[in-house]
This record gives sequence, C-alpha cells and structure tokens, in this order.
Amino acid sequence: MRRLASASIASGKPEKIAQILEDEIRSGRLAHGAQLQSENELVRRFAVSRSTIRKGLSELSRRGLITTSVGIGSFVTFDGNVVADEAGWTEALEKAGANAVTRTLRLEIISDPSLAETLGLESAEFIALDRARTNADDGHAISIEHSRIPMIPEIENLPVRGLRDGSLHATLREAGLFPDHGEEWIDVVALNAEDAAILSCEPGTMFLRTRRVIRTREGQVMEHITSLLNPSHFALHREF
Amino acid sequence: MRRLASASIASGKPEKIAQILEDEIRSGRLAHGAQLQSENELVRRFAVSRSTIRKGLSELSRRGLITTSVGIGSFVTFDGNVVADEAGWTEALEKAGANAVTRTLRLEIISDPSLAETLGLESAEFIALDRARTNADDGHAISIEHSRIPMIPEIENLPVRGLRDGSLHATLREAGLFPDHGEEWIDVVALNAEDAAILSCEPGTMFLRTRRVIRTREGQVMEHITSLLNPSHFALHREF
DNA sequence: CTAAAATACCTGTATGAACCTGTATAAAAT
DNA sequence: ATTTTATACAGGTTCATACAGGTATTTTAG
Repeated sequence: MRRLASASIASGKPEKIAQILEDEIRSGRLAHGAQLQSENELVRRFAVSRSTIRKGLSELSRRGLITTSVGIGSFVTFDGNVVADEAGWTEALEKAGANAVTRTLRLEIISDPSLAETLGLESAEFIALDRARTNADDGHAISIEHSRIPMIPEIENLPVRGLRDGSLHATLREAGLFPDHGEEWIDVVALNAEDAAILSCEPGTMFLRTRRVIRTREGQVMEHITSLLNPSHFALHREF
Repeated sequence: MRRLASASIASGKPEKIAQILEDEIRSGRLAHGAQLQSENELVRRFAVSRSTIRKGLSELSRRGLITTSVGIGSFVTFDGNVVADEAGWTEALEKAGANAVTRTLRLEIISDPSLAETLGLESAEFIALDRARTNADDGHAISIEHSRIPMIPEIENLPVRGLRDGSLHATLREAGLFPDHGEEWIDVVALNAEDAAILSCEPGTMFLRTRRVIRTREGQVMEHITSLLNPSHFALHREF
C-alpha cells in the first residue's frame, strides 16, 4: 500500500531502513520517548548486517528524530505533531480570506445502518463529528464536514466527554489504529435541505463534495469523511 | 544527414538486451522498485560481455525505466500503475450510457505565452489537442479536454500529420520522455461561451474542472491537461 | 542485608572479504 | 570501421566477525 518515495528507490539499504523507521515515528506508531528495537533486533527484522542498521539509525539521528545512548539504546526524540498521513490526499485550498469561523455542530454517538452497510461494517454505531465553516463577517457558507468513526471495542468504554476534537485521533493512535491507505471520491452535488439550512444556503445549491474512507494497514475502516465545499471558495489540489 | 544517435544501437546486442528487459519491466515481471540482476549476472544470463550489458542498461536508463547507483545496482523506476495519462484518477462514468462519441476539435501547433508563463517555460509553442465527448443519442454534453504538450527539440522536426492521437504519447516515449509525477487541481467553474458552444450548453453552466501538469522525472513539463466534466456524468475516484 | 562479582545485553569501533557500478584499454570478431 | 570481448583497476556498499566499553540485572560472597 504505502509506497516508497520514488527518489529513494535506487538508494541503499540504510536509507530505505531509515525511511521505514521515520515513517513509524512520524505516524506516531513509535511515540515520543519510546525506545527503538535494539540494533541486533533490527538486524533480524530487516535481515541486514548491523553496520547497515547503524547507518540507518545514524541517519535518523542526523535528522533529529532519535538519540542513542551507549549501553542503553535509541529513543525517539521527535515530538512534532503527528502527521495524519496527508500524503496522497487532496488538499483543500481555501481561496477566501482567513476570517472564517468553525462551528462544531455535534459530537456524539449515533447509529447509521446505511453507512455501516456501505462500509461493510457489522456494527452500525459511529462517533459522529460534524463541523461547519462560515464566513465570520456575513455568515457566508464555506464548508461542512461530516466525520464518522466506527465504534470499536478499544474506544467503546471511553467517556464521551473525552472525545474532544484534537484528542480524538490521538485516542485512536493509543488504541493502535493508524491510517495507512484509503479511497477518495469527488463529485458535485446539490445541497440537501438539512445541510443547506446549516450553511444558510438555498437547498439545491451545487457544492463540491469529497468523500474519503481511511483504513488501517489491516483494511479496517478508521474513518469516513464527507466534506461539502463551496465551489466559489475551494479548489482541491494534489501532487502525485 | 540523418545522424540517428540511436542507429548505432538500434540493431545491436545492447538493444536486444534492452528490449528483453524492457518487456520484463512493462509486463510487471520486474515490478516497480525491484532490483535488477547485477551486471555480472546479466553477463552470464545473456552470454555477452559486461560492456554490452552496460550499454543495454544505459539505454533503459535513458528511457526512464531504471536508475542505477554505484555499489548497489539497478532498480526499476517505471510504475505501470500510475499516473501516466489519466493521472491516477478514474473518471467514473456512472450515469451516462456507454454510447458517447469523441470528437477531435483540433490538433495543431499553437503559441500560448500565458500558459508558458504559468508553467515556467521559455518557449510558448505547444502541441494542442482538444477533444470533446458528447452523448451519441441526444448530443448531451459530457466532457471537453484541452491537452497542451510543450514543443521540445526532440519532436520539433516531426511531420504534423504524424501527430495522431494514440501515437502522440508513443512519440514522446520514443523521445525518452516518460511521465513520472505531477500536480492536479480540481474545482468547479462556469463554462465560458466557447466551451459552452462546443458542448451545446448554456454559458455559465457549472462544470467540474480538473487541471493537471505532468512532468518527467527531471521535472520537465510534459503535458498540461484541462478537463471540463459534466458533473451529472462524472465522479472522480482514486485509491492510494 | 550489603557489596562485589558475574552475567547479559547494549552501543561504538575496526577489519577484511565479497560484490556492486564506473572507467579505461587493447585485442578480437563482425 | 564498427562492434564486441576480455581484462584490469578504482571506489562505493554490504556482510560477517571480533573486540572494547557502558548499563542493568542477577548471582554470589561477605
């Protein structure tokens, strides 16, 4: 699923190993402060010699992602924001000014059998997070986003009030769920009455819609996101 | 005075070896990112000298199929899946019947300083290929596509009548130009008068627009494509 | 119970062998 | 005359091995 950057295809083994470990660090699978496998364990894992492993670790150290101590091991020192695998997704370019306000419409647990059917899920329970963005000045409609995260045993017992926006994905990471690959659809649809009301628009207004399904490496659905974007404010962009 | 640089190689052993390996790469038997046999192994496999093998590999490298690193080896950089012409997006034709007709609106050499400026090109000359697709039954508008290929020395001397649709990209490949990466923008725009007339639509009708810049591995612009898609016929979809 | 010693595991360093591509050159084959 | 072969060497990469020294745990001796 996850492909190596094309620039590194012809690079040596140390660089390839460094990239794999860097990805694990930046994705949060190796958290800040966590200890890496020992060099000998990495030797067995990657089936290379220790000098090759050491060159890879040395590169990670040079990039400031880890530090290593004699007699102890290597530790993750990277404490930057976990990048939620932005690579591959289209990026929404907001043409309009910056004075937009984001409203959280709801954050609760819902049941959506239709969506569960579409995604092939047994349980129809989801965490629903809906947000809308409107212009702060005149209440212009900008965008609305429906996020649906399937209820899984790992997060089932959490208090709902613990589900704050920022911490939601962190909670998923702690539960061992990491985004790996997905699908995306883009089309143009007419706003339905409900969304139109939220955005103070006429029902039937044409909006740019993107739908994304994010899955773990094992193929488990992590999140389904539907975004409705005002076409006069947004363009989608992606590199490949 | 046809000093075909390739003539020296066209019928020799290096070319034959290159063709065999190219077939293995394009057929997927040698996958993207895979490491080729070492030069010495290839020497034994083809029962030729190393310099002959090296000429073959050098030709594959020129064609953008492999890259090689000293001390390591050669790797396949050609990715059969990707991008190439449709840029990874499958333009899902859902509601439209299969009976769509494609008209070639024009195929000629034009000068477009504005586009050249945008793409950062010195020469403003492009090969322009415009095509429209409409429903065969009622003339319904489906899509229109503007393709612009920068004029390069390698194809400058070709007779224009050689520029048939299908053979155009083949010509670029022969010139050693292979699509590698690019950028894409997606937005919703109102049809201008010209395009609306071509598609028998009202000017101002909202269409889904995708613009793509496709580049070679070296970053050279290969093609700029603007597609206008009837949103009632198209949804864009991709996996990653 | 305490302190020293033995043990196990860790990183740091160095080495030579084997294999890789890059380059040059002269002989042989077509 | 051009292509191909055969050979040699330079320099990068990787592997396998060995040893030195730091750190932590366990064992042993007092």
